[in-house]
This record gives sequence, C-alpha cells and structure tokens, in this order.
Amino acid sequence: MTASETAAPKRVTRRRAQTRQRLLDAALEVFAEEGFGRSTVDQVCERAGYTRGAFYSNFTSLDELFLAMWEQRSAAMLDDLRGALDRLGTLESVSADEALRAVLDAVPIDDAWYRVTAEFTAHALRNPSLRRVMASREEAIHDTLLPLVETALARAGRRVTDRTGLGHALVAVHDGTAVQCLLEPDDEAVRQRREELFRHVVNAYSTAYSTQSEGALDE
Amino acid sequence: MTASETAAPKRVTRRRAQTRQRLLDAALEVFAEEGFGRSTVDQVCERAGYTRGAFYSNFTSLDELFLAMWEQRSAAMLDDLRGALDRLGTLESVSADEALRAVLDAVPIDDAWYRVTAEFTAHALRNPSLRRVMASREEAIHDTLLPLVETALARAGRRVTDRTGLGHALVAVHDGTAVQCLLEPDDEAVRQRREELFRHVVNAYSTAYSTQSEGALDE
DNA sequence: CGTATCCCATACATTCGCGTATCGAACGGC
DNA sequence: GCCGTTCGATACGCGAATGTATGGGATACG
Repeated sequence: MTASETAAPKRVTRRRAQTRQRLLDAALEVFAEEGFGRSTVDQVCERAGYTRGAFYSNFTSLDELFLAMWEQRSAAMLDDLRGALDRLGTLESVSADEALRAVLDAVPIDDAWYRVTAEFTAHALRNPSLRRVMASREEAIHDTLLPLVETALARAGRRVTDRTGLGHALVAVHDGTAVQCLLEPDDEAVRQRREELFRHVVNAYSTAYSTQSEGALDE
Repeated sequence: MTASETAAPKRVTRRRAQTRQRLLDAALEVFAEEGFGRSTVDQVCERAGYTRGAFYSNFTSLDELFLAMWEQRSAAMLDDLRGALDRLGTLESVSADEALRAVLDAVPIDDAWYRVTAEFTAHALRNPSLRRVMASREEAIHDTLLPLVETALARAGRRVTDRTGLGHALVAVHDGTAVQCLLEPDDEAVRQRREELFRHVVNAYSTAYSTQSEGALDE
C-alpha cells in the first residue's frame, strides 16, 4: 500500500500519465533549485509547461507530489544499483576492491538529488507517516544490497560477519560522505577518503575466508 | 570575517541584544517545527513575542537570521563538545571505550537541531557563500576534535594513523547514523550499531601502541 | 530628573499564492 | 467519424506574507 495508490484507482489514460510524469520531473528540478519549502505550485507548473489546472487535476497538494516524486526517483536509483550489481554478478571473479568501486560508481553523488533528499528527510522527521516511508526504503535498500554485497564479497574471499550492521553502516557512510563530497566538489581527496572509509567498513564487518592476503581491502 | 559582523558595528544596547537573541531562539523552534522554507517572519516574531517591526529592525531577511542562528548554535554545540572532552582530559587513565562513549554522550542526537541542520545543508548546497560557511565549520570541528581524540586514544594505548581521514570519517559516521537513530527513535539496536560502527572506525584509523590487548576496541 | 536617541509596534499598500468552478478541447471506444 | 468522457486552461475571490513609513514609548546618559 504505497502512497502512489492513495488516489482512486481510476483508469490512467496516456495523456494523464504524461502530464503527471512531466509534473513530477519538473518538481524535482524546482525543488532542487528553490528548496521544497520555497517552491510553489505555479513554479512547478510553469517548469512543466502547464498551468495550475493540470496540477490540481493530478495532485491535491505539493506534499503529495513531493512524496510521489521522491518514491519514484529513489526506486529508480535502487533499480540502477541493482542493475550494476547484477552485471557484476555475471563476471566470474572480481576482487573485493573492484566490486566496491563498481558499487560506488553505480551510486552517483547527485547534487540536486541530495538537496531534495535532505529536505525530504527533514520533512519525514516531522511527519510520522513519512517516517515510515523512509524506514521502509531503508529496508528495501538492505534487501537489495545485502545479498549482492554478500555474494560479491564471498567471491572475493570474504564472509560477512554482521549483515544488518554492515547494511546500516554502508548507508550511513554513504549519506555522511556524500555531503562532504558535495560541499567540496573539486577536492579529489575527499572522494578518496570516502572510498577508503568504505574499505575500512567492509573489512570491519567481514573476515577473510581463505588465508590469501588479497582478501583484505587494505592498500 | 564571519557573517555575524556583516552588519554595521553600531553600539549594541542591552535591549537590542535581548530581542535579537529571543528572535534567534524562536527561529530555531519555528524552523524545526515548520521547516525553514515554510516558516514566515510572522511566525518567528509571534513565537518570540514581538511584531515584525522588531524583526526588520534586527535582520534584513529570514535568510540572514537563519545563517546567524545556525552559526551561533553550531558554535555552542562545539563548545559543549570541547568542554566534555576537556573534562575527560583531566581524568588520569581512561579506556578508549570510555572515551568514545563520553564523546558520543557529549554530542546528543537532537531531533529539532538535526531537522534544521539538514535544511541548512541543503540550503548551503545551493549557495556558494554558505557552502564555505559549512566547510569552515567542518574545519573547526576537526581542529577541536582531532587533538583531543588523539590524546585520548594515546592515553588508551593507540596512535592515530590518519588524522584527517579519521576526522572526516567521524563526522560522516556521526551524520549518517544520526538520521538512522532519529528515524527509529525507539529502536535501541540502531544506537548500538552506531556505537559499534564508531568503534570500528576508530580501530581502523589507529593502531595499538603497546601489545596490550585492551588497546583495541573490539568487544 | 530631563533629554536625546534608539528600538519596536502599528498601519498601509501591494504582491503573491492558493483552491475552486467552469468551459472548451483533446482523447478513447466503437 | 461520432460521442461521451476526461483533462487541463482560464478566471475569480480570498487570505496571507511582505516591506516600509511613521509615531510613541523605553532606554542610556549626564
């Protein structure tokens, strides 16, 4: 029972789907530029090439649109991630280092998206029902990420010792370091530190299978 | 040349200082409840017990007040932290575990403050000059934190191998795990995972001095 | 205690954003 | 191609927030 089904299950025609999607896309841009709080229905409509009539025919409030947009985009990012990891799964043997780098590349640090998510998080902390939305998204991330990370590490000769611990740690480290990267976009050292922190975390939450020294991620 | 000095250096009378401070305090509450974007000058003034006249006599815009408020509060939190660490410094010998716990207790995970900071961060990512404000704040955190962390660890028999790496890692892990704690406020396991992640990070960025096994933070 | 200065309350004009109601046009089914 | 339905543009009224200009009361200071 996701929030995208809260509206009456009317038939969705082609035209409706298109304008709805254009409004969602425009909303992401506007929210990223102006901030959700300072954004208006007019701005979103103008950006999408419609008038307010279209908006109120598709959504009841900016809040509803915000939620729908965020769920859609975050699900899309999760799909991207899944795809990148699945592609890795087809390769025969990869080092843990390669796997890590591939995952990090699959989760690009998007400026605009981060701004929007930061505000959505703050918003969710004010709204109990939105809080559950974010919590369930974290679960979805874990469910997607953990098995793949686990097999990737296994292929590299390491076994995960604490599944949930690793999952939460990865998300936390990602979120925390993403801000740093965005605040100093030109500083390559920040990104390297991010990568190294990930290595440390993966090492800390997994142990080497074999005695091969290449199992560990230390440089 | 902090932003708090941008105003003309007029004499600051007692009354002015008081109403200014009350406005700043009220702003924190209002921003936390409503979100910065959805907050209005009226709301802040009403909360503080003034009218808009008082506001425009002290600030030129909500943005200016937001910046002033955030700088003040974040500096105050840093002072708290410094105090807690200094108190630790007086103790003769502490385990690394005790030190870690003390630091974590000194940085309380405040719901309202996090909401405000999240929005401020998003705001800063849109505004180059604010971006520098946040960057310099990170520097201030490092300058305050690192020497104290380093001596605390040294007393516990560990030497830091990568100062800046550890500093950024601590901040990132703090930020990342703080959200998780706030999103599941009743789940004690989240906080334990947070603590454990901190232990792992400290271990990863430092090595044992002596051969005493008590140097490491592993349980 | 008197006064000059400062600070905040009040009033005002204006702009902005919202939500609704209505109507013409585009669409889909046949 | 026709028609019933749906979708989105337009117009309207309303309330809210903004910024300024002005006046009166508090405050600092001798």
